Amino acid sequence: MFFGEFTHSIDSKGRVAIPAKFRKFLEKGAVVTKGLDNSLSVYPIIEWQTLAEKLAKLPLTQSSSRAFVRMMLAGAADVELDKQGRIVLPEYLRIYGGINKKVVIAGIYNRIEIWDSEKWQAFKSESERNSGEIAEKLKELGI
Amino acid sequence: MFFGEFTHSIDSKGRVAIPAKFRKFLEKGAVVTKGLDNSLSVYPIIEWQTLAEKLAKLPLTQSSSRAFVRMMLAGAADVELDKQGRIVLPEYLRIYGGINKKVVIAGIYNRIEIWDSEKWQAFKSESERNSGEIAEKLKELGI
DNA sequence: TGTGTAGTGGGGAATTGTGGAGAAGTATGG
DNA sequence: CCATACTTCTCCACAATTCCCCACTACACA
Repeated sequence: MFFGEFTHSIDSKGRVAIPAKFRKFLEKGAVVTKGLDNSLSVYPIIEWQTLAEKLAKLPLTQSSSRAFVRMMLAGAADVELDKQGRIVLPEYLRIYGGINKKVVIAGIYNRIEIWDSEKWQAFKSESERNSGEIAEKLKELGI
Repeated sequence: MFFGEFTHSIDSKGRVAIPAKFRKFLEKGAVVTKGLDNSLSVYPIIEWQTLAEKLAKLPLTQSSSRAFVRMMLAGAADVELDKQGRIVLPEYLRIYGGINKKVVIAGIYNRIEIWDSEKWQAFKSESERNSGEIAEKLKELGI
């Protein structure tokens, strides 16, 4: 499964190198879509399928979940690794993520998140300031 | 089972030698991640898996647990012992831990903690000063 | 004093990340 | 239906980092 944090850069064609450790899980195909907090999420095709099924089952009566499903499904694009292990991020996703030159690629268990580097740093320092809360969580989980 | 306290040094490539006593538990693989008080935690891969599963089950909808999961999982790096029994600490973890040249490696039951040597000393004398208080807490816990 | 183990350091090879040039494919306008 | 411009894909090449191996020193134990 995915974990770790990597800083890579996007070239003029919108390509990002996927960390070598992650590649073998994406070889069969992958899907990029809009994630939470203005991040982009990359799922291996298998994970994506089960996720899409779950999304399809959400009650469409609630407008909030309707919006969420739309965001995830309509925002999705399937991507392939090129010979150097890179994927191309479609322009509309780069805009959504506010992505400039530097990006952070983070492994989050069953998905990969792609963040604009500055946004990531901001998010991180924000949550490290709340480390008291975090200690509570650790206790709850018995870690 | 890990216990004891060791002082080692990090070389220019970010490598630290794991105390020989601890190595056999980490041979199958290990994961380093961010711990509390700016320490780093090393878990044997087996321990880590159960931990990661717990994390993966936390609700994504709550922003506080989202941040927590991101910090734990994205902060993690899987490491392997080289032939000399060392692991490489990724740069972002060295920064998080404020790690310079000297580190203290402490065994804490099911995990190993890595501290910057100075921070460790500071933390230790701090808690020794509060040892009375701590003893009180221990009594509450029935120890 | 020899032998083994543990910790430290460094050199060279292989892998990874990055950029760019050319070919193939797609769209647009006449 | 063709020609042109534009985008996308594939391939090649360089630079930097990481990994793997070997060597040295220090200490412990016979």
